[in-house]
Amino acid sequence: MEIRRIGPEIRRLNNLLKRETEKSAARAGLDGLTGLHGWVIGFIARQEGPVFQRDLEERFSVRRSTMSNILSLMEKNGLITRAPSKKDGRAKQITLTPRAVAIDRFVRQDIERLEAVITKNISEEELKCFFSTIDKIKNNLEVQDD
Amino acid sequence: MEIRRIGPEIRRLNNLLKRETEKSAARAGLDGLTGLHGWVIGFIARQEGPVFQRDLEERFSVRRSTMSNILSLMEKNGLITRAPSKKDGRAKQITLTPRAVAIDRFVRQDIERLEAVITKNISEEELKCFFSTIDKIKNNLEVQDD
DNA sequence: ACTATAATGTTAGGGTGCTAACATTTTTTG
DNA sequence: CAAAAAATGTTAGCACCCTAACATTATAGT
Repeated sequence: MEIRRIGPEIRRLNNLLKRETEKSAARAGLDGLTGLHGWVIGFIARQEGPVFQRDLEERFSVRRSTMSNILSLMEKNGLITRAPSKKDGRAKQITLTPRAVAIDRFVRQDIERLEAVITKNISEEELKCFFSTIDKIKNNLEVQDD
Repeated sequence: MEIRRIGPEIRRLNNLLKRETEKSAARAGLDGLTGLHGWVIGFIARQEGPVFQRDLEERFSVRRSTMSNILSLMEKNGLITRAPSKKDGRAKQITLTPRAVAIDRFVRQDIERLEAVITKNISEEELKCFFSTIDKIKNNLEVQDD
């Protein structure tokens, strides 16, 4: 029997999810929001206080430069604004534009729809195991970092 | 309790794995082989007959254009050669260079090392469940395609 | 045989993700 | 307080991955 490896399996799954996410977003008429945009909007919308870029990096496990680029694109597309914090001149506060607030509802629906497709015929038990394993892998990678 | 979603979880995990893979490859003195290169070499090395690009697309779940680009890079780096098949003028047979064959052993070691780190403290049972869930997700995504 | 369709591969264009190097501001430390 | 260190964000450069459009060769349908 073939031995399966975590690395390439996750990579492949990520590729498949990426394709499907884009198709799904297109079907929902949200062509511009193919990447992390929808998730970023949802996160900011459900946050109490002000949101800074560093919060988003942490949340989505990307590097500073990556989030900087993504937010630049979202800003260009009129989804967010960036303003320097008065308390800390380094930090930039991210705010949703009215346009982003308006489409948040549709984005959420689209996300729910795709998640329902993904998890079809997968039991609570299995999902629990799945996430638990993911957590262990993450932990193993962090420990690896010395 | 926070509801966890498959999409972003896989995305995050993929990001973390990508970082660690690159660091791992660098530690092993394989700086050029950060992406799929090591896996492609391993796959070709363990194949009986001739290998064509389409086999690699299938294997690694990437599109034609992606594999085409990756192989172009590998060719430029002296890891593979591409020659048109005599039986089918469209298909190009991929062959490892002596250099690639020589480093295959080290690549395998590096892969095994990282996989061992990743799966630490994860039981056979859990891994089985993990892969089974991945298979179900893949299946759900395929069915979705009509 | 001849046309239509399918299969294989490439290129162009764009988003995502990384590291590394940089700038700016804040905090820590001596 | 002044210098060193840390935190926040940007930019450049590169790899990966996608879709769309293209070229070429093979196969099917008539």
